[in-house]
Amino acid sequence: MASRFNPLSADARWQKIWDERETFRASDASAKPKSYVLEMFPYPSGRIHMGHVRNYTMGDVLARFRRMTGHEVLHPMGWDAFGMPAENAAMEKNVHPGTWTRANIAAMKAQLKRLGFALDWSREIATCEPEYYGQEQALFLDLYEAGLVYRKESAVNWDPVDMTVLANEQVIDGKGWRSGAVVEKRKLSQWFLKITDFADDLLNGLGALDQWPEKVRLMQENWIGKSVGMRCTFHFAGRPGGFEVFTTRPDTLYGASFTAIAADHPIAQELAKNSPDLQAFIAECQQSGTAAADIETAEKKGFDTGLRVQHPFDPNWHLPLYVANFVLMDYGTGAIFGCPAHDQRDLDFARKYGLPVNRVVAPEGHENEPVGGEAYVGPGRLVHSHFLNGMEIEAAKQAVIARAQHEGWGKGTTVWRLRDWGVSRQRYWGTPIPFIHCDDCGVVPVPKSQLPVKLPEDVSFDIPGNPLDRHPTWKHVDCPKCAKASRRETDTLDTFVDSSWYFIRFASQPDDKPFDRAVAESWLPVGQYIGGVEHAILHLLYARFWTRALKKIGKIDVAEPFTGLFTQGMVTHETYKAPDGNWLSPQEVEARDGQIVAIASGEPVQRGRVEKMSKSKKNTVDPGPIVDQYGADAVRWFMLSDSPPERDLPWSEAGIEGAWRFVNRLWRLIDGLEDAQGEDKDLDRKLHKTIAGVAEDIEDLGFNKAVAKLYELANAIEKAKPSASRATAIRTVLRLVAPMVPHLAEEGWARLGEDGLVADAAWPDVDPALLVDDEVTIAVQINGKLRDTLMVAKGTPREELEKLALAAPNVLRQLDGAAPKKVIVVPDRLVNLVA
RNA sequence: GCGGAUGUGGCGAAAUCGGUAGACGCGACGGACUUAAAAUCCGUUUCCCGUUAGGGAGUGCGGGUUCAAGUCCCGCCAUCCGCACCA
Repeated sequence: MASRFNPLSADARWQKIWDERETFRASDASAKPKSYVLEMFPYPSGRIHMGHVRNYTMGDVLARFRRMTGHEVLHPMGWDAFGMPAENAAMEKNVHPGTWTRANIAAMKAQLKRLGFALDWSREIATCEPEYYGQEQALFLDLYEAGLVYRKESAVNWDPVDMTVLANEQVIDGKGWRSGAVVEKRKLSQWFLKITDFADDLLNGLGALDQWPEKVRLMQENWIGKSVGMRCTFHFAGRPGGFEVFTTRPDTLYGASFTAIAADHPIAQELAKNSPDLQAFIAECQQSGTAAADIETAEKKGFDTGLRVQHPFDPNWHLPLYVANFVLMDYGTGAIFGCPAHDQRDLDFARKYGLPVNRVVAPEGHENEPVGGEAYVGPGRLVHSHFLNGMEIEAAKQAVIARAQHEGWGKGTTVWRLRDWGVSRQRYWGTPIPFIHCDDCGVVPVPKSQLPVKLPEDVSFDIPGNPLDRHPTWKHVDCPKCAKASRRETDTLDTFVDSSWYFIRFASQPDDKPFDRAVAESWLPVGQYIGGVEHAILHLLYARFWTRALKKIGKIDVAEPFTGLFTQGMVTHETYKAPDGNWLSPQEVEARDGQIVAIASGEPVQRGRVEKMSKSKKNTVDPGPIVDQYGADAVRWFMLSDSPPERDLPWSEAGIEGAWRFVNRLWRLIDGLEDAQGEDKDLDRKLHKTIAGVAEDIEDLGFNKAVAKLYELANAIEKAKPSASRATAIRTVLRLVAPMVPHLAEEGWARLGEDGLVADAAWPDVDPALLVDDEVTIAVQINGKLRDTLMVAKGTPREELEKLALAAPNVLRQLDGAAPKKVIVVPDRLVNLVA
């Protein structure tokens, strides 16, 4: 009597057994080769979304596969639990951020468990718990002792109505997102991590990350932004003083025709005191937005200060000094020299203000060719440049730097776009920064014996500002050094700090220290890290920095945290827009007479693009009800099917239906298994090719290809007549699909009377002899066009193939008696006749 | 503007080394089973001509190399992503 696969009961049954047996608990002491598979841990927003499901399913397949191939697998899960949404919820719903966060964690954990992920829950971490952030405070103090943490004045976005500091993302068009008040810049003393100490190493390290997407490496490279060049001083003509300039093209110094400083350069500020015109110009510069579109169209504008500066090579050669809108104070020195012939911006500027354009670099034979509308940035030799004439660009750069250093007016230097990492946040829901401010002793670290510095629970969010700052008792403490009444630091750490080392804590989490070095090193680096590309820069760069910082202070010897990185695509869904401009969910529309209409009103609606699921577009699909309807396996299967994992996956009702159908087909195969006699060589080959192919695809994270191969195998088994081969194939298929549809696999494993759990079973062995066919199809082409095919034994000699090809019926007709001019034979592949 | 990725049927996609383009899935169409429907099963499905046999075209566009190009080279176009006046 045929049985049906009931995912509701099967899912629960096997999840319970995995839990009870601690099947996926990773053992530090294991002698097996270790494999660390990690997906980016979620922010506990309250609900799992499809993106999570896809992300964690991919990691899960890999983790389960690695277990089957003999690895001790660490596959942990936790919560990036600090952050602003909890404070927003606190304000809106009058609930404590901790209560809100912990409730969300409980709900999301249940949802993840419902999907049957092979996670080691014994290592679960929530960054908002003192067990975690207390250890983070200890590490922060270690970095402080090592000189990698410092304080400095820095500007923040201040919302004068909400009396709070805003993150850049919370400033919209210069106004606070909540209050709508115009945001002010305020200077606050803040904590910084010296990531720039590692700029060179972070850049160089990218070269070794060959299992990272090229795209991410490039993004990090650009972010770090290394520029090698020269710093040099320009002196004013006819008055004392001057300023420093940074350039990557010291070779073009003889082509200089002006100098320029940023609007907020101290010299500009000074000059503006006596010049209302300059004041107005500076105001104009500051007003023009740095928004993406503006810059594209922004005109180069300058204000001639009237001051003249001496050219470093010739004190009698004077250049004008402008304040210019395209010079940035926070890059280099905030001042440039302009060489219009070889820099497009300088050229635009020079044309506008009638400044000379002097070519100093030229390819062979173009020495006196004037520069037109486009600056020349190509290779060549120096011209019109005195002692530099005839040199290649690189040599000329070195020559200028050497002379500048010799004469004392400049030196070779490297400038980075990367800034030190400001980690202070004037917020409650984050890791308290473990310092105390004493009037006499200054900034004093909290002694490690007093860690963790716990967040006070009794806080309110009904008035604006930082609750830590206005808490009646929390910040009042005695100085650990002199015992005088002092104040606690009330800033908390950027949540990116929390996620910069969590993968180490997963590997080792003793009570008395952040991690045990030997244990952590036995797991690290993470072999495969999977997550969204939105973390390509900050999170990944910060984690790479922390790993280096911890290495520098001798806490761990790991070069890079993540050997392999995979950035998966998003889950997308159709969108629909009503005539009134409102979005409609795909459930609210239907097709009627070849038109898409709103079900409620009958009005025609417009089909929008297939886009990332978002509440605003009303195209989200909640995984919860889908899992309840189809079971975890169908959802997992669908997440892996069709689209390559790095690309977007369009969600569809039909897609999940298809996955569900396949789960049932598999079950029918298992359920209907009859032991029979006899060999089916073709099926044996298909099976072993699939074993090898699926393993390869999973290793490459090519899940869609693995899925396709499993479909092919299932089709072949269904078509095959009963035989011993067929029975073996069905038993083997269970292990092949186990990483993807583990509940069904366990159910089938038990049904077929196999021992233990399929989760503990080994990946099937491949018989290499069965990977090669003994018959092959030969394509017969005439002039490269397919005309016929031949079935021949593998290894049929060339002459034989040629003879067979020439005798093929379609070839005879096409050639019509003529002999081919040339015959190309590729054994076991094709014969091409050139007529 | 700079950098990167992508472009193949109605749709998601395969083709790993230059060698039969479209595997696999979805959808659609036809059929079986059924009083009927669902489920399931069988078949067809790149386009055009043709009842079949077969023929022609075809991997964003235009050139090229080659016996042979989705794949290599040159030049374009479009879409998406990232960065953005970085001296």
